[in-house]
Amino acid sequence: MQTRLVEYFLALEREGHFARAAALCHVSQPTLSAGIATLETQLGKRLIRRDRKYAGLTPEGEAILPWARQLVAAAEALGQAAETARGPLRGELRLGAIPAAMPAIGCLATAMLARYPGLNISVRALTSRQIERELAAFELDAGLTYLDFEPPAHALSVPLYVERAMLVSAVDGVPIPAVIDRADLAGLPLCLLHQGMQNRRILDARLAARGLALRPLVTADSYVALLGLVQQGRLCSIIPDSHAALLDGLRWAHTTPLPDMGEGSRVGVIVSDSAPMGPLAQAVLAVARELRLPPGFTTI
Amino acid sequence: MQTRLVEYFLALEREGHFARAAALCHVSQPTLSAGIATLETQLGKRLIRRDRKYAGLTPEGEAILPWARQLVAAAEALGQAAETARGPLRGELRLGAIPAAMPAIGCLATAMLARYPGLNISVRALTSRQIERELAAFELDAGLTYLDFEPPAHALSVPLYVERAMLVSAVDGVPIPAVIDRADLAGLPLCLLHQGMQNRRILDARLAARGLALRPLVTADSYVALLGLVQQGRLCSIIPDSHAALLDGLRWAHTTPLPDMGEGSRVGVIVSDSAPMGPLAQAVLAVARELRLPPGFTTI
DNA sequence: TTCCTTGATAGCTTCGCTCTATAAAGCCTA
DNA sequence: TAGGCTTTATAGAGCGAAGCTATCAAGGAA
Repeated sequence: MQTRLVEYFLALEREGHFARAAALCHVSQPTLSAGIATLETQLGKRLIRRDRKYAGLTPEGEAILPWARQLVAAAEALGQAAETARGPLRGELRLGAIPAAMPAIGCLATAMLARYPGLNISVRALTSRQIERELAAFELDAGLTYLDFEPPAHALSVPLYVERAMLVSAVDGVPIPAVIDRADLAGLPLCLLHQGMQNRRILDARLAARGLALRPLVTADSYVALLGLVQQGRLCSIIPDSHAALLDGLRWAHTTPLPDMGEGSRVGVIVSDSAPMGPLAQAVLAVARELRLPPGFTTI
Repeated sequence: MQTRLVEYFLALEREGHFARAAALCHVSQPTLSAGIATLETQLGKRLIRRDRKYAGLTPEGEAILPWARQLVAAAEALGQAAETARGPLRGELRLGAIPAAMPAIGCLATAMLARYPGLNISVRALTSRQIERELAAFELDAGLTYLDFEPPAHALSVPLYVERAMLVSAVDGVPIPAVIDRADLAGLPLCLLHQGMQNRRILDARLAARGLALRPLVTADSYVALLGLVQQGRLCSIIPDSHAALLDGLRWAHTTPLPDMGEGSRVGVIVSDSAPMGPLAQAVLAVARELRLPPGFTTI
């Protein structure tokens, strides 16, 4: 069983295209084509449906997909372990984070770099579902996401901080009372994340539990967009306090804690809980456990 | 990363001997020697300590051992999955069982064979520790062991039956009252398993919880030896009811339930809980869940 | 039709795994 | 201490597999 051939298979499954998959593997297109054919011969099954072009996996191909991923992940981990056995951690650490946790990724990445200078880090913004899926598919080494809402199975986690919602407005924009009650909240002109996004779902759920429903005038898919809207002065928004911390010292922005919203959502690092644990995952957990977040984050 | 070379490495680690490891892999000794050298070059580390003969692994070798195991296990599972994708299960199912559970292994193995005719089954008697270790090292596909005493981590289990202790004696040997109380028990001439063995530890623990300590006149390391002793008529013994069921219909043997000993010990099938689960492990769990044990076993 | 995209085929080269044969280095025994 | 046995490494040949370039075949779009 050649690891190389399985890598071809996985690349092809990801790309859905022979030539692009070949480029991804740094081989020529005929090489990858032949490699897939060899793999199919060795396993005795057709793995790819093709009628003059790539047309998805066969049922057999789908069936072996998880094991193929595990195989190349194990091979990579073996190489990592050998490198790590003596000397510093090297290679690329692939981090995924939900948008709401992006401000914290700086601390985590910096701490990792400080401790393991040989490391390269790649950060991607993903939904919590994507993080879960990619961790399971070994396409991510660690994730930064909510620990309590729809927690992924087969994962180890280290909590980092509790996220609370903050009301943010422009200083010369919508007037905000110093202390907000729930009635105020319903009357404010709001811009929020789209309804499908997890952070919004959590916010809605918490408010619904208190009999409140928000009617935002604008919805967007990024906090930057929300802040841009708030800066115009006509709207205010609700963002995680981790983001609010980024605004600290800004002249135009003004943040106010929301009225009691319960305990907040725990955010933390998760890694795939497969025995044995890869050196990268171990390192991330170790660093996360000792991480000191800057003020503005509510630690646990 | 060639799976083959890693297999050489694992074989060498198991055998502690180049030539024997080579034979195990069905290659010549120089081939294995060169393979190890290649692997060491590729990983950039010495893995084997050698001073004119095999002298154990280097620290780096120890470090990568778990990942090496995972790699070959994943490769094997990939092949299995491909074979299984269509058509019946083939290959060897490696089962480990504690001695006390041996009578039940017949039902399990038979049921597996009936459902998957292409299967070969290999059964080995192991201690519960060994089962745990070999499951983790992917040298066993499933185990039959106690579920509640020192339960292994990272395992999925299906309970099969509850084991209770039975007093066994020869019909014309030591006279046994129809109903036994604890005082009777202490006065009987007993032969039991050695103190180190888990079944004996469990028995001792249960009795100690009731303020009782047994002083066997003879100890042995197998139930067959105990039964041989009992047959002589001078001693009686305490064995699991699963073994007692084997004696059913025997003329010379007489079994009596022990006085209340609590709930008994759950015995069941365990497999390694690594995602994704191999086809063999899935099959064993599925069969175990539907298994109907013969009378004599106390099902749950 | 003509061109472009997409994957398969052909022919060749190169690399590396495998073998047999043999050497080298300890260890045991006489 | 010499001889023989055990254990691992080395040498050289053979062969298969994986790589490349160049080209072809089959659809789809203009």
